[in-house]
This record gives sequence, C-alpha cells and structure tokens, in this order.
Amino acid sequence: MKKRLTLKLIAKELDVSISTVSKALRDSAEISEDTRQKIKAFAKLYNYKPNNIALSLKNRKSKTIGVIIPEIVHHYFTTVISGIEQVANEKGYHVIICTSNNSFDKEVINMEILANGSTDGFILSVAKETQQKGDYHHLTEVIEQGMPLVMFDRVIEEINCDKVIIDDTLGAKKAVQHLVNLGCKKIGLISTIDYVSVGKLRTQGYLEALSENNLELNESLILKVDDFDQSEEEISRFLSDKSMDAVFAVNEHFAIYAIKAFKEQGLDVPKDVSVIAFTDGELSKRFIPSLTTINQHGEEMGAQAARLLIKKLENDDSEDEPFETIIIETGLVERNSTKR
Amino acid sequence: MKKRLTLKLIAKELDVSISTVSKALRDSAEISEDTRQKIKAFAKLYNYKPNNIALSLKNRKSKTIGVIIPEIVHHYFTTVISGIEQVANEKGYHVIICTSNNSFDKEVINMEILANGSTDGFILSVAKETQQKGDYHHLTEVIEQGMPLVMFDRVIEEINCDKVIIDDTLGAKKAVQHLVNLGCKKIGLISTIDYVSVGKLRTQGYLEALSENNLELNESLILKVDDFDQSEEEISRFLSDKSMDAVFAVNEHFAIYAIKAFKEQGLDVPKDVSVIAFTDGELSKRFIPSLTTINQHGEEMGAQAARLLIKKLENDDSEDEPFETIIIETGLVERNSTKR
DNA sequence: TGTCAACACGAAAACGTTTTCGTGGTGGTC
DNA sequence: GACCACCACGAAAACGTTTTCGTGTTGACA
Repeated sequence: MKKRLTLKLIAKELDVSISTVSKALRDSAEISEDTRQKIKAFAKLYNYKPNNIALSLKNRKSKTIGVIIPEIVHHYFTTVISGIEQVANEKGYHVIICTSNNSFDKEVINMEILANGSTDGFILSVAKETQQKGDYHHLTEVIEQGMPLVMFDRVIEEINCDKVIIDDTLGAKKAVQHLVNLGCKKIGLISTIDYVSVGKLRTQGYLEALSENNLELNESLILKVDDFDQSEEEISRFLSDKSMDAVFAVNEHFAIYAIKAFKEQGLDVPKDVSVIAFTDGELSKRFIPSLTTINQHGEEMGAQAARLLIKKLENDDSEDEPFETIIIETGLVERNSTKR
Repeated sequence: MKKRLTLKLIAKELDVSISTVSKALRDSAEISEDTRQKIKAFAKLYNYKPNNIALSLKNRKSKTIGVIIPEIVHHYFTTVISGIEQVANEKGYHVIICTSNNSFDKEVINMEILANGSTDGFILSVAKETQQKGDYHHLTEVIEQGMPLVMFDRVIEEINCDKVIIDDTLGAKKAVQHLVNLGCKKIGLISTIDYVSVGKLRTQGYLEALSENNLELNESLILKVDDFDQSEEEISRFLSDKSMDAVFAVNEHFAIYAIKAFKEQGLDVPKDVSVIAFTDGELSKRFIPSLTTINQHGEEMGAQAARLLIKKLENDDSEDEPFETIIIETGLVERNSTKR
C-alpha cells in the first residue's frame, strides 16, 4: 500500500521546505525556474494530488453542494439531480446527495451533518413529514449560519431563501384547458390530500380552469387520495358510474390506475374518455396508450437551482442581495391518452 | 450571520484552554465535574457541533462512502443507492453519489476528486466506456492507496476487489426455463452487443437454457441491439415474420418495444406470445400487460456492497483478508406477459 | 568597501480538532 | 516541615494545506 504523497514528503525528499513545494506547485514567482521545474516534475512523476480535506479546512469552503431530497427512487428527482450535477460540475463543484425518506428526523440529521463543514450550501426539497409538522428550525439555523439554501419543488413559503418551483397551478390549468379545448365537459380530478402542497396547488389550477370556462364545479368528480398504497382501489371505486369524459391526474401513477379502471369498465382511452397527467416520466412515454402530460422539466429545475446557489456562494456580499424565486415553465406533451 | 462556534471560541468565552473544552465535551475523566458541566451547558446552549472537516483531517478518515454509478436517472441504480444508504447510515457513514454518465473521463475525474480525502472507500459500477476501453488505472491506483473498493453490477474481473453481482447467466436461464416450462419452443432473444458484460452473460444464459432443454439454437432468433435510440425500430423489424412463441428481453424497455411490435402485428401478449424481461422496475409493474420479470434485487445488492465496504473499512488488517464476491439471487416475478 | 535592492527560500501561523505530555497546586503522610 | 501523589488543567504537536513575513545571499552601484 503506497502512502499518499503530501507536501511534507515531497519537501523532505527534495530537501526544500514545505512552503517552497507549495509555492512551486502553484507557480509562484517567488520560486526560481530551476526548483520549480524540479518540484513539478517530481510531483507529476509520483502523481501528487492535494488533499481536499486539508484544503477545505484551510479555505473554509468545500466546493461541494449538499442536495437533500425526499426519495431517490423517483424518476423526477433523479432528473433534477442530473441537472444540478451538470451545472455544479461545470463550475467546479461537486454534489453530495442525501435522502430524507420523507422523514423529518432524517432530514434534520442529514442537514446537520452536512452543515458541519462538508458542504457550502444546500439544495433541498422538503420531506412530506416536515411539511406536515411545520417545524423548520433546521432550515432557519442553516440560513443563520450564512449557508445559502435553495429550495425546489416542495418549497416552504415562510422560509426566506432562493426558490425554484414550477407553477403548479398554471400547469394544472393548462392540462384542464387542454381537455376543455378537446371538447370535454365533465372533467374529473384525481389529486392528493391538501397538506402536500403540490396537490393543493394543482387542485386550485383545476378549479380555476373550470371556472374560467364556465364549467360547473362538481365535488363528486374530485378525489383526494390519502394512502398511496390503496390508491389503485380508491381510484377504481371513484371512477365507477361517474360518466366523465376526461380525467386530470396529478401524477403518472394515478393516471395509469385511472386508465386501467376505465378499461375494466369497458371504456376506451382516448376514444371514450381522455386522461391527462401531471409529471412526465418513463411511464408516460412507454405506457400504452402513451400519456399526454404536463412536463415539469426536472433537469432545468435542477440546473436553475444549482445556478442560484452557486451565484450566492461566489458572491461575497450576497447577504444584501434579495432572494429570487424562479418559476420553471411547464409544457404540454401531447400523446395518445387524449383524443385529437 | 452567526459565526459557527468552535472549541477555541468556547475556550475564550469560558476562560479555559482549548484542550479542556475538548476533553470536557468528550467526557474525559481528567476534567473536574464542575468545569465539565459548565462547558457542556455552554456548548449545548449555543448549539456547538464539531467541524467534520477538521475531524476528517485529524482522524484521516471521513466516514463517508463514495458511490459512482453510470447514471442516476435509472430506476435500478436508485434502488441500489437506497440499499447502500440504509446500511451506511445505520453504521454512521454517509454517502456521496457521483455519476459518470457512462463517460470514462468523468469516472476517472470523480474518483480522483473523491479519493483525495473526501471518501474512505468506493462503491462503483463502471461506465460503459470504461468497459470498452479496458483502461482501469484509476481503479488500481485507488486500491494501491489502500482505499477499499467494492464493485457491483457491472464488475471487472481483472480487478482484485470485493464484488457484488447477480448471476446474470443463471437469471437468464431461469427466465428462459420459465418460458420452456410454459411450453414455448421458439424463443427469441433481445440482447445488447457483447461488450456490455450483462448483455453477454444473459445471452449465455439463454444459450445454456436452450441446450439444456435440447432446443435447437437458431441465430436468426437473436437480436443484439447496438444503438439504444434506434432500438424500437430495430426490434420491430426483428420481430416481423419470425413466428416466435416467446421472447426473452434483457431489459424492460426492449420487452415493452417487443410487446408493442407484437400488438401491431395483431398478436396478443400473452395469449399468442409470451414475453419475459430481465430487470424489474416501475415500468414492469404498471405496464399493461404487467411484465413477468427477473428481479435483480437492487436494494439487497446495495446493502451487501455497503456491508462489504464497511467491513473492510473497520478492519485494520483487512490487507490480508481475501476478497469476496457475493452473488445476489435473482427471482422470478410472475405477472401477465407470460401465459399461465 | 559599504549600501541597497532583488531574489530565493524558510519559518510560522492559521483552519478546528484530538491527544500526549508536562506542570502547578493541593492535600496527606511521616 | 519535607516529600510525594494526585488532581485539574494547559501547552503543543499533529493532520495537510496556503500565505504572510522574515532573512540570508547575491550582485550592482557609488
């Protein structure tokens, strides 16, 4: 096992001081051409690489970004990460990813650990549990310590920081409007219970679209799924005997369960009924029929979040700069689950 | 912006030495009950947390595991990560994830960066490009420096380290055997070109299963997809006029394209033809018909990899310990794309 | 020959810890 | 009162860097 080469070892080997080695490697003018060449050659030969930990300690910055997401086994989040990574790497940062598993405690612990020097700033989508609890002390603490924080997707309004969101309400409106444009009149909604902010916002978009088109609101056409694991049965029950001509689902899974349920009822999608979903993932593309969706542009979101964070990190007097909220535009992806 | 509290600040504030503070906080017997209480109270009040970077530098270990995967937007890898995280967190480690995007250069760079102190060891699935190139210097270097390395999924035989794999050959055999048991005689294979090791191994399993069942090998029933982006058309072309009664695809996507192609030919899956896939993901579960698959148990794989790595990390004379290769058992998940 | 600038390098502090060793003071014992 | 042990704490080194400042040597110039 080869020992890792350090400045000290090089210095001893070449019989100069540590400072000289350091300076030579950084091309300081203080060092004569001769010694510099000699030291650089030696370092290259034995493949010297500076120790990042020592650098972090010295510079008081780690050049890494901490990302905390509710779960990693989730296509949308991975696209966001992908976007973060691209921008971060471009600018010489790297990325630590931790998952909270939607647990408040794990979110807190992860943030504390990463905040103790490992990370210069955070990009975060809060855990469901955190949203329910309404306890944000870990976020405010981090901010007070001067660590920039960027929230994305599931953000918390009360917290003062940069944010990247999509306009869930508008996106939902677009979806419903699309259905209306296709001639649908009796449009159902499959959403989640309201403490999940996206569920709430998308529901709102649905309502707005209805009222803007002078369509009557019918509460019995709205389902708020509580338990994800039970959602398939819940949806199937909900859809029976409602004679809708369209359904807007706040995610792919609900949409697919809806299509299954319709099929079982002997209805054809999209001939008899149109289905549109929020969230554009692998499933939407490959399903038969492929799903018409509202695309959230995860990569773009991650990229913007990373840009915001790095901007704060590299700006010394960022203290005074106001916080930004970037809104990512959603897009309608037309496929085969809605009629033409 | 509150300054982060350090031992030095506490020491100054309480008018004792740094050493005293450190010892008090670590419950050293050297410190009198009185002072200890005082210091601990102060630290707690102002929420002191030791700086991880300084600890890493001091202890020469970071208590973090570096994970490098080809791509994160890939369900299977996220399940592996999930498994790694669980075990790692249990044992007090955290996890840095980097993606190579299947690029050799990015893999090398990421390893070098993480190896410079950020990480105590690696869990890695190599990039496609690395497999093609056959250049493994970055791996051997890391190993020579005494950093434990565990490879999973896409492993490289020549490299001497712990490994966690699934028995691709056996898994493929299981799949084909299942088809044979269902009475299928003319079984097609949709695989990838051979430098992707899993493609090769699964092809081998297919061949073995055929010969064990005394089924004749028909080269025209084997497709080796080269370009992922073109795979849909390639598969559709391949499947026309072959009159197979079953297909084994080495991943979900190929299986789904196959099903689509069959549908377009007016064939019903599973009535007219059975389809079975390697890799059990979201798609398999939700697709209609849902896919019969060979499950790779990603979480289990990640968990085992993490256990192996941590074992090496915590064992001082691990140098002498032989390397292990753990084989994760694949499982057959029977769903609706194969007849009963 | 004495002065001074330029040059090339080294010593040391700093980042925040932990740990070894040393030391001043107290109390007890003979 | 002298000696010793023990207690409670501090100084300093170490981890691997970077950087400021100091310093010895050289050469030019008057």
